[in-house]
Order: sequence, then structure tokens, then C-alpha cells
Amino acid sequence: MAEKITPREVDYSQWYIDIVLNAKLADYSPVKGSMVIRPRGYAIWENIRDEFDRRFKETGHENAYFPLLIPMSFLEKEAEHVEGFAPELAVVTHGGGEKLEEPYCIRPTSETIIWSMYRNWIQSWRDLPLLINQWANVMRWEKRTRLFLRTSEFLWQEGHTAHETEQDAREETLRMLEVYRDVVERHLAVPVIPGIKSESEKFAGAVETYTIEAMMQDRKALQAGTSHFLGQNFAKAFDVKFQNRQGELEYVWATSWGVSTRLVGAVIMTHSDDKGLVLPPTLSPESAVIIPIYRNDSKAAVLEFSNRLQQDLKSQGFRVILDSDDSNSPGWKFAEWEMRGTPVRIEIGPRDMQSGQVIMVRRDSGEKIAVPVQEAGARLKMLHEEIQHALYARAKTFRDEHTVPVSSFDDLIAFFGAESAGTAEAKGGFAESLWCGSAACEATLKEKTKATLRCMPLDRQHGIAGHCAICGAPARHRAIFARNY
RNA sequence: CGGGACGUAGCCUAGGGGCUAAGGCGUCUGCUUUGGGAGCAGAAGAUCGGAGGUUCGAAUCCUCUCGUCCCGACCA
Repeated sequence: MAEKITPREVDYSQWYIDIVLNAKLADYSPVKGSMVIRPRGYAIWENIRDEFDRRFKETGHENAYFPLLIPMSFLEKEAEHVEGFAPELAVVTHGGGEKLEEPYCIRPTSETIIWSMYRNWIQSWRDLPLLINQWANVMRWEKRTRLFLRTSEFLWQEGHTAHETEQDAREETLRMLEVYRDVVERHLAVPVIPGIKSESEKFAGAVETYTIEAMMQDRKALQAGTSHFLGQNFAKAFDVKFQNRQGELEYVWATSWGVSTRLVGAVIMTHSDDKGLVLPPTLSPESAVIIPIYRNDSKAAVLEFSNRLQQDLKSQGFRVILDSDDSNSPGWKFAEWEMRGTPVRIEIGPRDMQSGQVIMVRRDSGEKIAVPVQEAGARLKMLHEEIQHALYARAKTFRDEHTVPVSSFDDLIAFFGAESAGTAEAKGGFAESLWCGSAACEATLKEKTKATLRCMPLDRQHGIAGHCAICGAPARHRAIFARNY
């Protein structure tokens, strides 16, 4: 495991792949387009998943599980939905050695099968709201895949809720968007912009799609989560009516929302450096690694000292690894654990032992701090908090530095770089521009610069006055344009 | 799905019709070391991505195919 990681400046894509493979987060699989999530990558996902799960339950949702296979006819009940997903479906045509009368598709998302059940479960306003979440795998036959960011099969959660009123459903849509924003910013330390998608970028079957958009280190945008207001589209498609408080039959109002293993990719791309993975302490499988440094004559004492510290920290609730493997030098271990992304390294040598201290080294900054051994637990906790905040602050500063108000088409082209249009060359960032609302303008910009409308930030729609940066017509929205993953 | 590049040991690379496929890193054994990817000695590890063809002979030439990366189209 002595391979060097390709520096970001040389090849950002290769850098990302090098980190994923060298930190043993995932591996390519024999199945085209699907990856194997290795234990270290899965542990990070579990830490993300557990926090979301806690927050979903806190907001009144329950987990359930629906089938992997969906009758093809279900997809076809919602016109926009099938049109959006048909090109990326995997279809099962045979079972038990016989051709199936009706083919199944492997779920690309579960609105249809879930709403086919909601039809039976909802009769009265007393049955509402129905707040269900599912942790599952889904499959979308992607033509071009990237580890974690876009694979044919991926893990996610999908919330599917049913409500009495449009108001309730709209509130739920925004409530869950806010849960996403909060968890991604605080737990993953990835700053995001909550906003609404344009018509051309919204979910197939939704009335409105809300999103949280993050900026990666190559200044491209990554959609980190979406929350959809589905109106009565699926209720109508599956004929789900309830008797309201006035005794009238009415279609149910719906939302759906999801985040996926793509978030692992977002964390990697946001925080890591040329030495390897950098993880927020909240997500790291281990709190710290102790690396003992000794000569033959000091080995026993240093190991004993290290062992005591490990036990002490463990008893305080930290997950601490003692790397006492004799076959690797300390230098090797430093590099190795840096590549794995462990937030804090604790060095213990004879000199430290004599002075009753240890050296704590921050993964994010490389800063070395001498800590009296009695204070190790308290300082480790403090360091974790500092690192968590520093990672978020650094990412936010980076994003803000590359978020620029742009008011004319010429400036947009200059910002994204006309000469780099049609290439993956990193240029630009987030262009914050006024927009008239027309899909034609989005298409024009995309054709010239590859940049798309990522979202209209929720908190920046007030006082819109001016002209669309693309066509010059009176503006109706403020939007973020960027190249994206 | 279109264009390009590339598949030789776990990883990187050499060899582009001819003897037993070469080297570096890593791995294993032993000794020696240990404050930023240590040293010495020895060992294991390859049907050259796969299939078919041309040839006396194929890692090498041809055809097909699979995979990875990049670009494009498509897209949660």
C-alpha cells in the first residue's frame, strides 16, 4: 500500500479514484457499473445512515421495506415518471425458468409500488399523515459510472409521505430538506445550498424538486440530496383518495425525498487532500490511532504506556486503534493512517513518555500538539470538535470564494471558460445570476458552457430586480449555475 | 451508446513474431531496525484480460469480445 496518490492538480478524477481504492473504501466489481463497498467505505456509510435514521425517527417517520421488483405496468401509470425512468430500467423477464406474463423492473425508486400499497392503507383523514421511510438498494442502468458518485446499483433511503393537505405536504418537503441540510452540514461538514430545481431539472413525476447542492474541490457541483413535493400526481395515478374532515373524497398529497451513498463521494471530494482521505471525526470509523515509537531498550515501556492510554481513551467512549505492528516503521504508519483519513494520530515515544505527554497530530492541518497524558481524552474531544468545524469552514470558504455574481452572458462564458466548454477542465465555480425562468436560456448556457441550473437558492429570491443574465429579459429568479457531477 | 487511450504477478512498467516473459514496488521467511513510507539475505507469485484466427512458432499480427479511464450523448 505504498502507492502514491495522483495529486489533484495533475488529474482530479484520478486523484478521487486513487483515494477510494487506496483507502479501501470501495472496489470495482465483476458486474459492470456496480461497485463493491468495502468495510471502511461501508463503515462511513453506516455513520451517515445512522445519523439520518435518528433524525427521521425524531421527525416522526417509521422504517418499512417494499419489494425490489416492481411490475412494469406500475411505472407506466404516471406519465412523466415512466418517461423519466424508462431509459435506465433493468427488467426481469424470466422467473423459475419460465417467461413472466408481466415483466418486472428492478426498482429505480419506489414511488409506484409504495403508492399501490398506500391505496389500501389510506381511507380517512385519520390515516394521515403516513410517514414512511425505506433503506434500500435501487438500480438505474447508468451509461457512465463513477465510484460512489454514480453507480448502477446504489444504497439510499427514500421517504414517502402522504398528507391531508397541500400545505402539510409542502411543509414536509421543506422539513426534510432542512434535515438534509443540517445533517450534511453538521455531520458530514459539507456546506450546501438549499434551493429549488428548475422545471427541466426536477424529478420525473414531481411538482417541485428541492435540492441541496455542494461544491467539490474542482469547483463542480454535486447534488447531495433531493426532496420532492409530488402534489397529487401519484395519488391520482394510483387512485389514492381519502375522506377529508368535511366528509368529501379527495386525493392524497405526497412527498418523497432521498439521499444516497453518493454522500460518501461528497465527503471524500470535499475534504481530502493529496495525502489521502480526510474524514470529519463524526464519520471516521476510528477516533484516533496510537503509533508507538521505540528502540529495543524502550519497546516494552512504550507499548505498556500506549496500551494504558488506549484503554483509558476507550473507557471514555473513543474508538482508538493501537498500531503496534512491528513490521512497519513509524513513518510508514504515519503515511498509511493519513491515507485512511483517521482524524487524529497520537505519537508516543520515549521522550514523550519521560515528560508524561503524547503528541497529537491533526489529519486536516498536520498540526502537532503536545498533550499531558492525563488530559488526552479531553483534548481529543476538543480536537475532534475543532477539526469538524475547521473542515466545514474550509469547505465553505472555498465555495464562497468560487461563488461569483455574474450578470451578462459574455461574463458567464468568460466565467466558465469558452475555451474549456465541452471539456472537464476545472474552471469557474458557482455563478449566481438572475434568470428569466425560460428553459431555452438554460439550454443555451448548457450548450455553450456545460453549466446547468443547479438550483434557485431559497434564501436569495427576495428583491429580484434586473435582467436575465442569458437573454436580457426581465428576471424572475436568482439561480446558481455550475458544471456538475 | 459514439470517439479516444489502455489492459503483461497484488500494483507500476519493459518486451511489438523465435530459447525458461524482464525489472521495480508490494507480499512471505529470517536477522537487524524504528520521531515521516528503513537495511541485508532468501523465497513465493504470470495459462501476458477473454475467445477465435494467421503461422513451424503469438504477449507480439488479425477479428471479435470483456473491462477500466478520459471526452461526448444520456442522467439521479
